Amino acid sequence: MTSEPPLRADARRNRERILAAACELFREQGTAVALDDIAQRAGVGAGTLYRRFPDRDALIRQVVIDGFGICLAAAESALEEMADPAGALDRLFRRVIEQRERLVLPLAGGPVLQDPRVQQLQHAILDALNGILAAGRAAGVLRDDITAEDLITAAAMACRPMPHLPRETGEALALRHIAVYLHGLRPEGAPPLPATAPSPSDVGRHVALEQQTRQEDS
Amino acid sequence: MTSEPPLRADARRNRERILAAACELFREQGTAVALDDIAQRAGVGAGTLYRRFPDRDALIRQVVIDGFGICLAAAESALEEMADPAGALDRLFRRVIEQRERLVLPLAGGPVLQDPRVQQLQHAILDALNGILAAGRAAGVLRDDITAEDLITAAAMACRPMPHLPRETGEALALRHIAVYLHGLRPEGAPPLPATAPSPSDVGRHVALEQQTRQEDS
Amino acid sequence: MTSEPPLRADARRNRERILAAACELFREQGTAVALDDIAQRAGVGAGTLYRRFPDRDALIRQVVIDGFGICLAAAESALEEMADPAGALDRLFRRVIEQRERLVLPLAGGPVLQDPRVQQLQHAILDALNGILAAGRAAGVLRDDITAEDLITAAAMACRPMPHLPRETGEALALRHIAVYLHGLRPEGAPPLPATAPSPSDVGRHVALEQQTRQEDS
Amino acid sequence: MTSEPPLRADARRNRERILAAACELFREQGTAVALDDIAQRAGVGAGTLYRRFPDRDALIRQVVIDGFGICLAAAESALEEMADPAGALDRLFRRVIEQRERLVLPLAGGPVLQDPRVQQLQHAILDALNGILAAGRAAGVLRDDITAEDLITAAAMACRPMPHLPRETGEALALRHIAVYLHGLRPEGAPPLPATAPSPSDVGRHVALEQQTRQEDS
DNA sequence: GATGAATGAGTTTTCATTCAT
DNA sequence: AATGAATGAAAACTCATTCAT
Repeated sequence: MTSEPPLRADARRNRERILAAACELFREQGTAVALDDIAQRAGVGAGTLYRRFPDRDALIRQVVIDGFGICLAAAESALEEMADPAGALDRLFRRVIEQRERLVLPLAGGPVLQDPRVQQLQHAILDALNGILAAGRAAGVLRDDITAEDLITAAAMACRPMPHLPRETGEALALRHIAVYLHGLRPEGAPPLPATAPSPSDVGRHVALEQQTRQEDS
Repeated sequence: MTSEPPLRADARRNRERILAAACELFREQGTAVALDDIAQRAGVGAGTLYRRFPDRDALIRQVVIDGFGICLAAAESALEEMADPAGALDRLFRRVIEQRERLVLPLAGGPVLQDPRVQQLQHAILDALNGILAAGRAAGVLRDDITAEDLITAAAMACRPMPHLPRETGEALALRHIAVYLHGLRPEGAPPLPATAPSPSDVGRHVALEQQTRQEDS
Repeated sequence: MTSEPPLRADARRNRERILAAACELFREQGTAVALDDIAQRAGVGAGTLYRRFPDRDALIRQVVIDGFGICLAAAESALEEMADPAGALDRLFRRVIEQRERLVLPLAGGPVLQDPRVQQLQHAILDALNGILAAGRAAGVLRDDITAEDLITAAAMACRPMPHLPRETGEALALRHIAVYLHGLRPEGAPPLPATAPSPSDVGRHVALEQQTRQEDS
Repeated sequence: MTSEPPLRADARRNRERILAAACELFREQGTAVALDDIAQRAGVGAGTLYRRFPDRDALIRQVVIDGFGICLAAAESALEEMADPAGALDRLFRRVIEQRERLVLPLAGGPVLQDPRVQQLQHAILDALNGILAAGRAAGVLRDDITAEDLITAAAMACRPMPHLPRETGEALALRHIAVYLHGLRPEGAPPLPATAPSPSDVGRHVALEQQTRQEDS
């Protein structure tokens, strides 16, 4: 999925372990978590972590990219099943929520945004969402004034970590919230929305990042 | 609103400045932000900050309490207007969202929960929300299977910081999201929710805290 | 001598101690010496050192500036005594060598050069040296083809640390070397120099830095 | 020139590359430079470097020995041409300066001195220099009070790295400095030297090491 | 024999907290 | 009471050295 030179088998395994540990700890404790703790949970030395990811930002960036990849796969998968436009969004959100534990998309500020891979993923996600929205509108099952940015906002909200809740409880709350939200997306009797949709240029490169979940504890 | 001994005028002003600066920075950078930075933004010396708040937890706790106070005021205000059950939730969320910039309710772990003031506020909020829900159900404008915990989840989602978006953009996204969500709360044609409501004991002391917005950046 | 806001008395004292310790250790062990060691020799905590000098370069830069200041004072002092052109250079080198223990002028690369204070000092030194040279030439006691850059080179050579020699031995070697060199500067029977003088633009901002002494041990 | 067991062709090539890279980097950045950087500039893996040189000291020692070898060859070569005592020193310094880029003779502390090869080289160099001095004095072209230690000091000064200057500029400055110095060695009108010559026992095992050039940057 | 990945101790740097001014 | 300087413990980061491939 990356275009880097192939790593030795053990190096690749360590890399994966580091990313998995980082994802967990970022969700549990925020991206300010001690990198040594990540290394320890991954079962590697601190030096190994730094060899793969020269600084905290590089590690965050990769975790974010992986998360965007998961989201894109879910979106494209939903797009392929558009024969059933009414159920497409339901399946999309369900899939994303199912994988929420692998999503750490902190608003990491500038560094993340500079990365062309991130921008490419964001665009691809927006494209897929717009395709889904168009099909839903055409089928008359979606209100017209909802944008891809709204969907991303909803997904971001549903996927943010709730580390102090048991996994099942957090997931139940997210699923229930999204079920209500999706019910609200149906066009019947929809009142006008209270604020104009931010244009893509308003949201610009920002919104996709908002899909991120934010963390931090003390 | 608190019952502390009166402070000298300048001391009070410093205290307010510190809390405002802490709120901003907690939302922008997480509760792990350097306390020196808070002191600097507040325009006071580090020593002054420590005089008012003996440690980080005390500062977080006060910011959280202030946030809960805002939420409770909004909920009680909505409860008083229950003559119009259909509009009560709309007004409630609108008020909370309007004041989202003053809400920093991080899951600060144990310390916050120990504080009787926090628990009292949480209970009061739950009571008000249940009152609103009961009225709405009675008026037939709300689906029956929604709980106070669901509402708290929705509010938490809508109020989390989006520091990389312009203030208006973030607010527009939150308002639009909640508008759809509230529309989805109408009972007509509502499909069953996909997960059973976490019971208060499932959520226990946790959910109220989830009303907090989480933070952290790099 | 600096234009910074006045420091508290204790802070100033610590600052001076840090600079003195840094100078000693830079000369003994090179500018790569552990900053903790500098803090320890200065009798302050590591944090104090970092408060005054945010990174190694800032500390090196200040020590370099102080060294340039010493050199400039010696040069201007010599310039004032130009009534005796024959002895001016002798007194200049003698003064600089006397203070060699306070001179740590490592080639610290870009950072130092960017500093306007450094450049100003370099220019002032060059001006003074050119004045001395002009007077010496006019008096017929100096060969014509020697430049200020040559003098700086000679001073740099004489002042470099020789930490493995007793102080007196190192100073004796430097004094003897410069005495021979100065004898060689007299115009009688001087053979042409074997390489054309680097023009100021060749040497540019570099030569003055060469006045620095280089260090390093293992 | 060494009596080590023969290496495979590629191993020998790697060894040479490592020494050349080490020499360059020691001069540029000091002997504290990261060994990984040396391996990288040599185009070999870290493991290969360690196979050849078990630790940093072993590598430094060999570079130093190679440098002393160059100096000794220059001195013995000058000694052979003593038919022209007046030009002998000129040729000697010119040769050493020509090869200054290959000279890295850091005061590596104890370890170097323990090596019998280093001590042997130092003695041989002193012998040759004393031979040259004796011939020059006998021919009346050299002042009497100059010692071999003085010459070593001069050579050390002229050969120290000036990594921030272009190679030609640094060499020009060194050649010009030594030309003046050598002119200053003529006995005519020489004023007494300002400090007594350090006796060999004062300088002891130290001076020869001072032939080394010192390094370190930030 | 060469490679470069992993390790962990050492160094740098930050920052919560205390305290002299 | 306010300030900001000093401290030192903790976290980030580097790099010499070892070792599996």
